[in-house]
Amino acid sequence: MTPAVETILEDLERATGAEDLQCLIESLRDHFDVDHMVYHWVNSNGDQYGCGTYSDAWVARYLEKDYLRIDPVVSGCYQRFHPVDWKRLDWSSRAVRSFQLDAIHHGVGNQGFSIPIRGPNGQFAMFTVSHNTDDDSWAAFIEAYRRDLILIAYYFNQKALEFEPGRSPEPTPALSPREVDAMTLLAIGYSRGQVAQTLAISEHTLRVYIESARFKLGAHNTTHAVARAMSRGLIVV
Amino acid sequence: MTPAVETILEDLERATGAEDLQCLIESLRDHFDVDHMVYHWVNSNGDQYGCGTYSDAWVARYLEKDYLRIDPVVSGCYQRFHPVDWKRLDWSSRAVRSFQLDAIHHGVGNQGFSIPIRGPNGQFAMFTVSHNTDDDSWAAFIEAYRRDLILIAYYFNQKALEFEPGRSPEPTPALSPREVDAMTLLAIGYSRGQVAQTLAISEHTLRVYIESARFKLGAHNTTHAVARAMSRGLIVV
DNA sequence: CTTATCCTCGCTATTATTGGGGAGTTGGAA
DNA sequence: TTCCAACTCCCCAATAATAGCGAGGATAAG
Repeated sequence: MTPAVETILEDLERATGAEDLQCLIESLRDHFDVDHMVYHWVNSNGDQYGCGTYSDAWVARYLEKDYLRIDPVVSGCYQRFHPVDWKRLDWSSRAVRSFQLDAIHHGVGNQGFSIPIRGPNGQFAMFTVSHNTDDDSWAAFIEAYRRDLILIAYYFNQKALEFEPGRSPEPTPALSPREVDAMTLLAIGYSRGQVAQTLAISEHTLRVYIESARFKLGAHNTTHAVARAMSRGLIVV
Repeated sequence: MTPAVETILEDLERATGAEDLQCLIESLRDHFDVDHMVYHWVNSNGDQYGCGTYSDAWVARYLEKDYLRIDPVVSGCYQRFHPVDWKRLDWSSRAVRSFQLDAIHHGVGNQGFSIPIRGPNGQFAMFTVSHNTDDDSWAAFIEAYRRDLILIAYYFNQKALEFEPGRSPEPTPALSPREVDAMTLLAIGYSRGQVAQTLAISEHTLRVYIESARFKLGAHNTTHAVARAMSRGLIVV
């Protein structure tokens, strides 16, 4: 690890507010000499927060067009543990391609590298580096700094979580074992009757679990409750 | 980062099987000169996998007693993003204290440092370093190696995920845009009526999407379809 | 011993979802 | 052009889920 990165991490640890993060990400961009560096945070309610060096116009357009839904970087990171090089994603569909053109038109680099980061309760964020350059230079850059970037992403997310207390530590809705059972079996496709039979309880009892899980998760219906339990990592299917 | 750690990470990247991981974690323990180093992988179905340097007797006892349920290291890591020093956990309850005594009796160190790691689909693992020493030495050790350990934990989990056949590479049936919309809105708690209104289509039409999505996903009902769409990363919620 | 949480079971009534049909339009691909 | 997949709309009857009440026993923590 380069000494400069040590310094950066120490600056990160000293950061005391969201403004510091914005400054830091800008100096990070300058330090690595790339076009853009972005931290982008999403949660299960669809809230987003981000800081970075993309133009305001692009951020506004991204939100306006709801690009989150089709951005292959997002879905790619969401499914993987590894950092992803944008080149290895699927850009073939028409909607995605027009998104890509729009992005480049707004100054996003043709190369990119995004690191998925995950926290408790299904928290999910991405740390992205983007630049305009040829494939070989980019590969060399990633090869050289991959580990630094991973560590920076990790520390960055840690700080971002501290500064956004209203979002991540939602009233931790630890489910009881029976509630977890119920949610899990529903998530794998069992009907109420089958779940009750599997758990060897009456359907009335089962309903109490589903409703209390729904209440704890702040969900409107069973499907919502299962979705939340999944996205918060309370059940694994 | 020490050069030796670079070497370790490169060894990690070259690992091709679970046995390599076991060897590596033993050499890691020797390199850092600590009593124990353990990688522990859990999901809420109760499946576990681990490798490390704890005694077989302790691992067997841990499983037998179902200590996973009361281990404050597990629950502490599960709720946090930061690595946790065991000292900062709550050991006050009766059950936890007897667990702690049992652990120390089986050769687990009095000091410990555990790093939570999370992957897609609620995957959760911990990378733990444990040692027998006084508080000051331990604090100095952690201060010195925290970043190395985080990076090692990250790479270690990456490899462990590769070797774990738990993830079935089922051919993912792409959903149509409208189907994605429907699944997404259902996942965030909308009722059919609300979804139809949001998408500005009739409820009858909506039902066609839901059913075709259900068919494509091989799901038994709507809840199942949403759960599958989520776990396959087809929708981001 | 008190409080709290969990687990278990019951009723009635209303609303939402599902399964079985069928049918017309569009836009892109072969 | 022809074909296909996607998008849109409709009916009817059966089934599943939800909302509102209720209650008792077990287990564990403070």
